[in-house]
This record gives sequence, structure tokens and C-alpha cells, in this order.
Amino acid sequence: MNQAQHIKVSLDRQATQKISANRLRLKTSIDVVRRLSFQGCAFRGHDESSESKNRGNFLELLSLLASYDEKVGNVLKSAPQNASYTSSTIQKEILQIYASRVRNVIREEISDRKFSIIVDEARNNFDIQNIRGQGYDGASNMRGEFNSLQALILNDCRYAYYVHCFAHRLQLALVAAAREVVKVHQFFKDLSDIVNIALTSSKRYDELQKAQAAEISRLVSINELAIGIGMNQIGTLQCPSETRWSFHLNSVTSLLKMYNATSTVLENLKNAASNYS
DNA sequence: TTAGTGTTTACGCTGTGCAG
DNA sequence: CTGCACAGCGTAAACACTAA
Repeated sequence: MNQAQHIKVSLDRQATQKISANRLRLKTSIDVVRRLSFQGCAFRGHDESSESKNRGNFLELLSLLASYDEKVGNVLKSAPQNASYTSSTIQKEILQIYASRVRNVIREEISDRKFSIIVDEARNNFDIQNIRGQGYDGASNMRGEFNSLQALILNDCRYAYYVHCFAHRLQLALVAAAREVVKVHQFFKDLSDIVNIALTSSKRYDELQKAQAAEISRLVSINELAIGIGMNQIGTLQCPSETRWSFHLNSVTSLLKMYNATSTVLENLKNAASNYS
């Protein structure tokens, strides 16, 4: 009897192929879920039907992978209708497995030590008696709910000190403190005026861009600036924002970078004004 | 034939952005 | 402020397929 043609050998071969095809389908779905969740992207689309032009990130990324890998493309195309491993239920199941692994690692790390929570939503098995701080984001439509939440947690653990939106408070404190120092206050006021004057008129904005382009070519010609793809873009000035302290730094940095160009624009403005008087 | 598992489809809900 | 459109998620019901 020819062993290679035996019915059992043939069936075994088919089963092995089926298993490896299923595994490849599942592996592709797992990779897509991992990538999308790592990037913080939404999975679903508004219209996920086969005629849709945008079937959502999960399905679109899957078909992109399939288009680059013949093996993946083939197993996805030939998937049985009850085991394509691409439905929203499967996506969610894979995600839940990842979530529980992440939770386990965090639990192991914290163990029975004291901890604080900063959350949008949390369900876990930590001992509430070990909480030593709680902080929530301060969206106005959530505050009422969170106030009651922090009160409830305080009931269970009186050491769970509540800090409302710490980053925002730090920002407000910085702005208030800086305002008290006359020199700092004057500096940021002048900065704001300079930026506003140079940016608010589209005519002056064009002048600024032209002056900065000229400045960049000048610096390159005297070897003060390195050249390369994507380098030396013209850029623009940025306003210092009261609500985000980091914008103050951005604003100062942008003015330093465009100092000569900004001076040129302001000089031009001064000359134009003196011609009218 | 049936129970179990997974997919598809349709629809509802929430949040957001935009125009009037 | 209101109404509308849209994105994205959840879910129920119908359907497809498989293993026992």
C-alpha cells in the first residue's frame, strides 16, 4: 500500500494546513490589535460593509497587511465564514487578553505597597485601604460625578487625599506667581505684543516668512546652518498661552529662532509708520 | 439533528463639530 | 442654542458553519 496516498495521511495533512491557516489569521488579527492599541487608534469604522470606502482602522490595516503578504492575503481570502477572526467580538477578546496581562504586571509591581490613582475609569483588585492619593481630570461635565466619587473613596479610606487636576493647578500657580514678578510679567507681555504684531496682519506674516527664508539662506551660505532633508523649515512665531505653560517656552524658542526676521519686520513697520507722520 | 461558536447586519447611544 | 451629520462603540437577532 502506498503510505503517501493513505486516507489518514491525506486527512492529517489537510488538518495541519487548516490549523496553520487559522493560526496565521489569528496572529494577523493579534498584531493589528496590538499595533492599533499601542498607537491609541480607534478600531471600528462607521460603515464596515464590504462596499464601504473606509471600513475602519482594524479592517483597513488588516487588508493593507494582506496586500503586502501573499500568505496572509490567501488565508484571509479563504477563511471560513465562521472563523475569519476579524469580527468586533474577536477584536475585543484579544484586547481584553492584553488588558488583563497589563493589569497583572501592574498588580505584581504594586503588590501591597501604598499607591495613588489617576484615572478616567478603573476596575481592579487593589486594596482600597492602600490608596494614598486620587486625582482626576477636571472636565466640567465630569466634575460632579467625580466629586461624589472622591467622596465615596474618602469614606472607605480617609488617607486617599484628593487632588483635582494637579497639572492644571500647577499651571495656574505658575501663571499667578510669574505675574507677581514685574520683570517676568513685562517680559511675557512684550513677547505677546511682538508675536501679535508680527502675526495678526497677513501682510506682515508674509514679510516675516520672506525675511526668515532670507535669513536661513544667509546662515547656510556662511556655513552657520547645516543643510539636510526636512531641516531649516521656515516655521512661525507662537503665542504664549495662559492655559498651557509649555506654550510660553514654545513662544520664546520660536522668537529666538526667528529673532532677526522678526526684527526686520518690526523695523519695516517702524519706517513705514514714520513715513506717514 | 443539535448545541456551540463565530460572523454579519441593523440599529441605538454618546460625544463632537459645524452651520444657521 | 438648536438641529444635523458623523465617528465609534455596544448589542441583539439572524445567519453560517462545525463537531458530536
